[in-house]
Order: sequence, then C-alpha cells, then structure tokens
Amino acid sequence: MNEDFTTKWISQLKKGTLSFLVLSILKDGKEYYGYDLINEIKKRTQIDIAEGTLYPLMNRLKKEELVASKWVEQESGIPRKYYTISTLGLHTVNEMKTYWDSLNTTINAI
Amino acid sequence: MNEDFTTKWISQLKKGTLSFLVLSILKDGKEYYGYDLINEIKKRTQIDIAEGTLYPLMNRLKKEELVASKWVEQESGIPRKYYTISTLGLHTVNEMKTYWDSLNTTINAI
DNA sequence: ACTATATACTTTGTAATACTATGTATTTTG
DNA sequence: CAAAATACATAGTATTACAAAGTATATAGT
Repeated sequence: MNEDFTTKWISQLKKGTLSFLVLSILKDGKEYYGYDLINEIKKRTQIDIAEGTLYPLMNRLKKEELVASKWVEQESGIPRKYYTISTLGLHTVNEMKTYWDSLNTTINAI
Repeated sequence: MNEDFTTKWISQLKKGTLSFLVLSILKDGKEYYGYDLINEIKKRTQIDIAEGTLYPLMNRLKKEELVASKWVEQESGIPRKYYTISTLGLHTVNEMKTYWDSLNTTINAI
C-alpha cells in the first residue's frame, strides 16, 4: 500500500532523527562503540542503521565536538572506537529535545 | 551556543517532517494553495518554509498522487493552484502518524 | 507616476545526509 | 576450512531543504 513512499519517507525522517537518537543514547554518560550503537539502536527502536550511515555520522559528531572518542585495543579481536558525549553534546541534545517536543505537540494539535 | 549545529539539524529534520506536516494540514479535506500553505504552516507551527521548498514538495506529492490539484483563476490577481488530499494521501498520512507516534514514544523512553 | 511590497508560482544550483556496495582485518562457528 | 560475525572505513548515488533569481499581477506609499 504505497510502501514505496512511506519507506522513502522513513529514510528522510532519519536525516533529522539519527543524530538525535545517537546523542540521546549517549546522554547518560555510558560509552558505546559504533558497531555496538547499531545493535543497541536496533534493539531499542527497531531502527536499522547501515554501517555506511553510522560511521560517517559519528565522524561528523566528533568533528562538531559533540562527542569524544578513544581507541580501545581488545585482548582478542578488532580494536573498538568508544564514544562519549561532550558538554557541548549534552547541551545540543537538550536543545534538540526541546525542539522535538514542541514539534510533536504541534503535530498532535493539527 | 552551537546554534550552527542545531540550526542545520532543524533543516535536516524538515526533510522528514514537511511532507508529513503538509499532508496533516490537508487531512481534514480543506483546500489550500501553495502560498497559503506557507503562511498557514508559519502561523500554526512557527516553521518557515521557503517557496523554493514548498512548491517542489507539492509537485512531488502530486506526482506520487497523494494530492490532487486544480488551477483556479482569480477575479483579480494571480491564479492559484489549489490542492486536496487523495485517498492514497489519507492512507499515507495515517501510516506516517503511526510511525511518528511510535518514534516519539521510543525517543521519550530513552 | 514611481517605487516598494505583497501575492503566486517556477527553476537552478548547492549542501547535507542516508544508503548501497565494497574493502580491510580479525575472530568465531559450522 | 569456509562462512559468518565482529569492527571500522570510504566511494558513489539519490533525495531534499534552501538561497537566489525569475515571471507576472496588484496594491500601498511617497
């Protein structure tokens, strides 16, 4: 039933929500690495993020200094890049939340 | 205050929300023309939509057959292109609303 | 009469971002 | 020993908001 349009729409909707989602998850201060975030988001939200989406997204957040990262060698396996939210990131995600809530209120009022 | 990032983010967020907003406004069956929609949305939501954004958006919605349009000559002034939502549009906006609500619930739960 | 503003729609070029596909490398599982 | 899972990266494509400019009519101000 017009799955095409709704599917495409969901992809467009992600353009605003993924950075918000990631920062929201990091908000409580816990560390996550990229691959982990993909699974965490899938588990919590049923939203699939392609690797080719998440890794560049994390690089942008890093470049904007909303998150910090550090490489952590594993005793076995591939090194992981762990991310933590910054003060600026916390401030930004709070602004986002305020905007999101007002947008949601507006949409519900229509 | 990192206004840059939040401002850019809001622009990205619109990529998912504008079509949803427009269809939501048309949902009750009332006719609107483009210029009118820009003002209506600004009044109801404080969201500014550039003309270069709305007119191509309406063309996409038309092409996808989510809305129908008809030209209406004015006794004085420039002809207006009036839009009405289609059955497919109604169905689609309901799907969008369902998705939006679940997304909102998810975000609030994080 | 002239100018600016408002109305109403269109088009062109740019920037941002999700996605597919592909690549690299290690470890675990069948 | 092959396949799948883990973990990160990059190149190319499609979509879409936006700024800017254009066309055309009507009105308000000076």
